[in-house]
Amino acid sequence: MARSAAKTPAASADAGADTADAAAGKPERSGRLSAEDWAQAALDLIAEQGVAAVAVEPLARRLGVTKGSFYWHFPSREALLQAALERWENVEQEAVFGTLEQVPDPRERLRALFQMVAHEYQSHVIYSALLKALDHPAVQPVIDRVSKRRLDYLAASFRQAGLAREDALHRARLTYAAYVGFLQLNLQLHQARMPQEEFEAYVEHLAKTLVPA
Amino acid sequence: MARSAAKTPAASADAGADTADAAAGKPERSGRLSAEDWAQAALDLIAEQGVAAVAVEPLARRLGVTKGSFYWHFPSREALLQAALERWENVEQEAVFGTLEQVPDPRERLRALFQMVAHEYQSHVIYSALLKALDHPAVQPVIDRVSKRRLDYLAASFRQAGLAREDALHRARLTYAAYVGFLQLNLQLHQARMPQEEFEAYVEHLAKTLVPA
DNA sequence: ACCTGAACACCGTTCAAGT
DNA sequence: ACCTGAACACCGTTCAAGT
Repeated sequence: MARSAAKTPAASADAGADTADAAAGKPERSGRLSAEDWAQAALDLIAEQGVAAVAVEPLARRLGVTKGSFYWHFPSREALLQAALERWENVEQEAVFGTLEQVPDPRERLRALFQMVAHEYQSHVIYSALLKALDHPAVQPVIDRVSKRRLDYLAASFRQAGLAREDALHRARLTYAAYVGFLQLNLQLHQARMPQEEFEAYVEHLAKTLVPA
Repeated sequence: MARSAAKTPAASADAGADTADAAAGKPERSGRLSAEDWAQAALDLIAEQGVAAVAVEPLARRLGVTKGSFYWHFPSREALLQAALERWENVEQEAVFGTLEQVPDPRERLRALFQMVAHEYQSHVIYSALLKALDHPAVQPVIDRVSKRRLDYLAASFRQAGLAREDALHRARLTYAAYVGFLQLNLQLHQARMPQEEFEAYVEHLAKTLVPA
């Protein structure tokens, strides 16, 4: 569900004739396919069924072409995965951190971050799928890069919140590891693992324990 | 490397003639194979190369038989994975928590737990490999069970260390999530991600932040 | 009781040929 | 510029036949 294509750089230059990108849930592309179409289809599959589901033949079936045509766009399944992940990495940037620049007080900002991360389901779907597939060689470097960026942001915030340089870095590591472990253990809401009330209490505990007073 | 077979229930009853289980690194089994041999070989592979590497044909090659013979022992690759993971789950129990019963003071015990987890590389190898493969349907339930057990242990320890029932549960969640995220992000030592000194400081920060004073 | 060998299905990959 | 169709390799699975 939920096509995440929305804010894509869209068409590159020419491209045949895309008569208003359809109306149904499934894109139902009329003309021929571009590499971007394949990458987006792969991303959708990752969100829906995980990285392992990204297979050339099923994807081709889904797109209504033969698998042979895939190899005009990409040299391998691995290359498709990489393109899909790159696509995601580019979009991912603003998703969480962009909205936070508005909150001036660093402690408030950290609390807001906790709340946002806790209650914004959609933005973790792909990241969570990737975490469950670190097995795949294409995934690890992407997660590494994204994690590094977020960790730096967190460390800076803790620094601004008054922690010493070293402590800020450590606290950022702890906080981010807790986030990753949280996704990993499927403690999320919407996964029916925890009642709403207890979940809120947990988030409060996090803020109390991790955000400097 | 590192055959983890050491403390296996060993042979079931009869079994052909195992003339002292060899001396080389690779078991080099002479007679015919049992289901346990396949499961152990699968576990070894998981530790060395991850869950994805557990494939029937390569395993058969490694064991010096044809892949057809595998299906006398297991109905499917999935069943082999499950048997291997069950084997691990049984052995895993004592590994970390057994040694801790000796420390009486709960706060001291928690600190000792942090230190042990931080410096005992071997015991996380399989768990970490499984975390990277939650994609595979056989893996998730095992991780869920093991995690639940450890979480309960942690919660009890925090309770004994003086936290209120609710707080103890939340702190256990936070702590365990941090552990999982830590493995996930490859922050471990031996992975050359952090210099020794910084690593020790991080562990200290964890204890200071998470263990009640 | 355990293994071989041949068979088939499914998916990744290649490539000559089509439009 | 993009796609089809047939081919091959590799791995999962089945099964009749061997020891």
